[in-house]
Amino acid sequence: MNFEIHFQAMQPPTGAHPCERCLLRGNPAFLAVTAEDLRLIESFRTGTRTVEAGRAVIEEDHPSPQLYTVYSGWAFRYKSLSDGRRQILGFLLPGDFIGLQDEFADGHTHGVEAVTDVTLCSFARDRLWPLFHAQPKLGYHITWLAAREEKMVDDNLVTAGRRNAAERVAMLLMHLYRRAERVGMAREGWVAFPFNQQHIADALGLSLVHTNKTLRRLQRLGLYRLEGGWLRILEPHALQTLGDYFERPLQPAPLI
Amino acid sequence: MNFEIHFQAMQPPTGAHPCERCLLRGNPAFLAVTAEDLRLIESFRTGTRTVEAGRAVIEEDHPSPQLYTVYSGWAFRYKSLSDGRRQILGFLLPGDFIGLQDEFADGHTHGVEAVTDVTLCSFARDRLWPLFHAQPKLGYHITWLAAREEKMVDDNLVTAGRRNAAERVAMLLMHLYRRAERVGMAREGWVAFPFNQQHIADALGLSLVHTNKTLRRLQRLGLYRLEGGWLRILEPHALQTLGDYFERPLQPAPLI
DNA sequence: CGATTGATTGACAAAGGTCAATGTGGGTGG
DNA sequence: CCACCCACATTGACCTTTGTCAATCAATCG
Repeated sequence: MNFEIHFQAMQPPTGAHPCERCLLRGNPAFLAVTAEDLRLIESFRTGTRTVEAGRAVIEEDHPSPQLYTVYSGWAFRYKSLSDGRRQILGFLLPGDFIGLQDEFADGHTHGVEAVTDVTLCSFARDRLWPLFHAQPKLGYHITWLAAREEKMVDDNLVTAGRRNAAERVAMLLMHLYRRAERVGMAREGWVAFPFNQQHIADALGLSLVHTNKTLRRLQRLGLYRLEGGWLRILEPHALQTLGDYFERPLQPAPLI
Repeated sequence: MNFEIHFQAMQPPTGAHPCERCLLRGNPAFLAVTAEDLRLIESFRTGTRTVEAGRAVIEEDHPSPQLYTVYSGWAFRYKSLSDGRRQILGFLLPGDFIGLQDEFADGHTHGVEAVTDVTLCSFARDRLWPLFHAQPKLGYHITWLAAREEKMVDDNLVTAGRRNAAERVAMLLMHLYRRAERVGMAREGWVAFPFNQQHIADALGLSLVHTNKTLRRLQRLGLYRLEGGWLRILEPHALQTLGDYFERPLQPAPLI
């Protein structure tokens, strides 16, 4: 398969750019904002940052002085136990807002690590309250994002607590495909899938080996294909039913 | 047709009280508010509601037109799979705010069920945005509560995904004790513990039988006592270490 | 070409789930 | 007051799923 043309077309501009030329905002997955709100968001923003694949966006034991919005790339939130066991709490892709929890909780919260190279828009933590004050609608939007994220963690908790291995894998494949598709990362039924099996195992609460065996089984059943880092769902209905996981079409999300 | 909902809606508000005489607000676990904010909260509030132990506060398949703050009693949030498997997402006690997710997410979110008799202060969903607009500080506080709740779900996800049975039980006992203690529900080292083993199993992602065996084991080890619906932690250090779960002293929370 | 990273597999062990029986204490109708 | 019921807790026997260990394979990279 040759997806290079598409892939290039999806490349974000690296480095700083003004919010008025934000490439995400044209995306129908996000709410439109007024020019005034956009100016306010830009004044709240302190810059951009790039993190290489595999590096930490936020260290787990080191709360971040910044909040971020993912502008391009995939990342994940995680927590570790002291003996090294790691649980991925959720995946982050363009439009996701990172770091709210640190603003409020005192102790440790979670780490964030880049899966691919990631571009972020950064915001100063101590300007969050002034932002709420200056424009309550943006505060409302941030609450929206927090509630949506909690809903995703709720779903992941049901997965880890109650689904068996095959159901977990089915659910995750559908979930990741849907989210990528939503922000326009799908090309002719394929989405870039940069995760390795360790990521999947850590997200699902399974061991690496069992994750591998379960993935192979579903693949042999012809439910999906995964080639060269691209994922295609062959039997969405079967995967949804197996995972007992049905997403409604999602409303446009705020983008900060 | 659901008779219950109508019946509940017709209940006279039990224990109605003005916010100025709120018994929770004296509690050091909660932030002090100005008289003006208090008036605003009261104008946002639409009444109170009582739910009997074991009844639904919010039906899982029936999004609520109300938001609530728990005023007294214990409840829990949960989600079910279509074959009946149930996962408890978290426990709710006085001061916890319920229903934010429904405001934003379209589809299903979660159900809420009372463990003990529960008293709630109710708020109209459609007045949430006006509240943000009228007093951004209260909006900021609501975001605080949302972020705190997400942090708790994150912890539960680590538990379900990565801790073994004994670690899960140890963690949950410490967690519930701490939270109850924090809002002043402890009496000489004991807290009321109204949960049965099915609740614990559903919260931890374990089977009922295995939960029982694990509880008995930790009890025989002398780590805790549970008598007549009251819990006492005998070896907090051992339970914390076993569960790899260390809470910092918590800051005062906003109370809406 | 060796080295490294990630995927794959089989053999085996362990944790946890399922089934079924029993215990226990508090209500409740008679 | 007593026999019965019911919800919940407890236990043993057994089974299934998942985890662990270790070897092999495949692709990529200096």
